[in-house]
Amino acid sequence: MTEKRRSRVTLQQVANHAGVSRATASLVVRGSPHISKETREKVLNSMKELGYVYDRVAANLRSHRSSTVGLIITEIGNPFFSDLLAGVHESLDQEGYTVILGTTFDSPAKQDELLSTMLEYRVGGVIMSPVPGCSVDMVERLKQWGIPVVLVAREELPMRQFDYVGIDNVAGGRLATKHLIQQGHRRIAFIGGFSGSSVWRDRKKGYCEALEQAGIELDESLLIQSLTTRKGGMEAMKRALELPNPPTAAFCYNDVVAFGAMLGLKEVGMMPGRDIAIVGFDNIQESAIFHPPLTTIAAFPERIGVHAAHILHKRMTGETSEPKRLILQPELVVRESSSGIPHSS
Amino acid sequence: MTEKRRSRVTLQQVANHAGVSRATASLVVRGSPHISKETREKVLNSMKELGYVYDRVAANLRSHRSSTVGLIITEIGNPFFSDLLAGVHESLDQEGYTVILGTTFDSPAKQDELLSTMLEYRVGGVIMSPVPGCSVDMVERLKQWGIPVVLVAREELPMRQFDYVGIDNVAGGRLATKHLIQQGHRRIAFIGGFSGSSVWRDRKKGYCEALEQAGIELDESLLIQSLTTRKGGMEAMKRALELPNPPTAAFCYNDVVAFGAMLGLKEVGMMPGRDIAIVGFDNIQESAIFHPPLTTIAAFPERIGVHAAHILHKRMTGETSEPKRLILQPELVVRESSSGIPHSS
DNA sequence: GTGAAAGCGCTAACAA
DNA sequence: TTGTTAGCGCTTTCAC
Repeated sequence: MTEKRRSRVTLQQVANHAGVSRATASLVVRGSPHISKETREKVLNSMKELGYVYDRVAANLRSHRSSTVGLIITEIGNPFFSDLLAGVHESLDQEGYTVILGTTFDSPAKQDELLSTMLEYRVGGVIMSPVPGCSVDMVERLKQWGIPVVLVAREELPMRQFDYVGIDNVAGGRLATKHLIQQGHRRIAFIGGFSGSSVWRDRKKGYCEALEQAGIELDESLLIQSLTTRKGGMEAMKRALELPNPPTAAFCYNDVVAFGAMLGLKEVGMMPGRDIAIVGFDNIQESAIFHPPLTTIAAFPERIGVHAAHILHKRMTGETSEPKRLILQPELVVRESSSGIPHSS
Repeated sequence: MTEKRRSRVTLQQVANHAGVSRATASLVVRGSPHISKETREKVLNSMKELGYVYDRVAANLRSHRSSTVGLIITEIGNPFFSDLLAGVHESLDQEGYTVILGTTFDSPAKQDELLSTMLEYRVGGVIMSPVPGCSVDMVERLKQWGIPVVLVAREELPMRQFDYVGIDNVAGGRLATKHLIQQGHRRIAFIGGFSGSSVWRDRKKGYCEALEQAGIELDESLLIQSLTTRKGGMEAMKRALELPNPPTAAFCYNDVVAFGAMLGLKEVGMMPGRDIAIVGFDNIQESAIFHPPLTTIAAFPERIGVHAAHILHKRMTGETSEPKRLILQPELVVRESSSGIPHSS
């Protein structure tokens, strides 16, 4: 898959140059305290002179350690995940880890393949956002090998045995729906996403709870699934409008879907926030600058990433407590897209 | 930096189990054609039974090859780079490479550190967006080691010795400025960015050329630098408005800056596209859904990433031609933010 | 504090 | 087609 490269300066050469043994040179490289100043300096000098570069691969092989971490996300396109990535990456980087990246594009097969690759590369740990419908086998396998796995953002399968960092999607769904109810809406659609995912089910649960609390009966026809893309959101919204008794408000699966939904409304000459109220989920950066600015549920992807990185770091340095579950509380961010007063219907 | 892991099934064990030598087992793993069907199957079976996982690290160490590629970008936050990342990642993934990610946050020191790390990890190649003001030393070092480097998106230093994939920033600047001139503007600011970067200088060059062609004299006070963030763009725009003779149009360093500029305008009650015309650069996804939709120069980050990945792959598989320069042509995307008619001034 | 020897898991070169 | 031998560059014992 590649090409040969030129000769590497080895620790042996450094040792020869400095007139010590390879073992001693190795201790110097790793900053061992049991080395006299003189030898240390001799070796350090030789390293510089020869242009020595530490071979972490060889070291990892021999020592059975790894400073590599695998990060597996489902899609880079969604800002939620690029923010998550940023959080993980930066924290891990600070701790001295190196990150190997993988993207599943929501394919279970691809996820297994990536986990395999991670194993082959001897990663010391994995942070992963699991694909809906994936099997737990591969993940368990990593665990059996003693490779800690921290799950983020999605809870698929019976995964209580793993560390998990995510957002409270039920609470988020409740928050969003309650807000719309308080604005006077009673016909509220839940738009976009796919019922096969745990995230969808949780947000829907919150949606249902809020309706029930307000004494509004659930109308199944207002549950409109779609791809979690802008296009998917647009189509879903159009289907909602074609209903015999269309909604006056919509809680969207996430911000990307909400953008699509709002674009769909504009296309048919309706104004989100005036003709129909919209609430999203995630609070990605774009939601503040969309027109109208999107009311949404903040899900703090970057924070999730940072927490996951910390937990993984602890696991990799020997912490063996029970699996942790860290559920961040979402927050309602009110902007203009939800300010519409419901039409009588 | 990590923890020990459990025992790995080795090729030796597989070989024992199958009753062949380690070398034979190795050939089977790598799909050599010089192996009889029976032995292949025996070995394959043993692998499955024992749960064998290929150790790519050990293999790379021994074979002096590497299927790992380093990807170094400057900031993940900017959608331009996350799109670039997506392009690189997907292409490389398809070719069977694994990607190690690094982010420099525009710090030359961090860049050198990352390049060192890449060396330590024995990457087979590197794709990198160089930091303005970085030194060429480390990069040359990689090259001396026989590790191919493909530069993307930015041309810092005398880097003609490396492969490069980017956009024609001069043409882009010209395109943007010409468009504004055609709309009737004569006082056009160039807003945001930092004159230390090659990208800024090139876009400014295009801007100047277009002005000159139209017989408009360059007014240095209309060159307003800033951080390449939304906030930076906002502040730069405000400074522009405070000028004794403010501009009627602005060509912004990139889309993110343009968003900031437009937000700044809105804050003082002006409407971008009506009171003042705005053109951005990059055509990131958000530019289509901003309000008003942003006129911009498409820079095709994902395509840049795909091309860079292809070139690197060729280099890694032995192509030794002269350094390639692939300069994509930008395209003007006209939307509503540039439709304003210039005020008399 | 430092050195000698063994070996991580694999592939390369050769021999059979 | 398959086995033998050597060794990638490093860390790990365990001597001294």
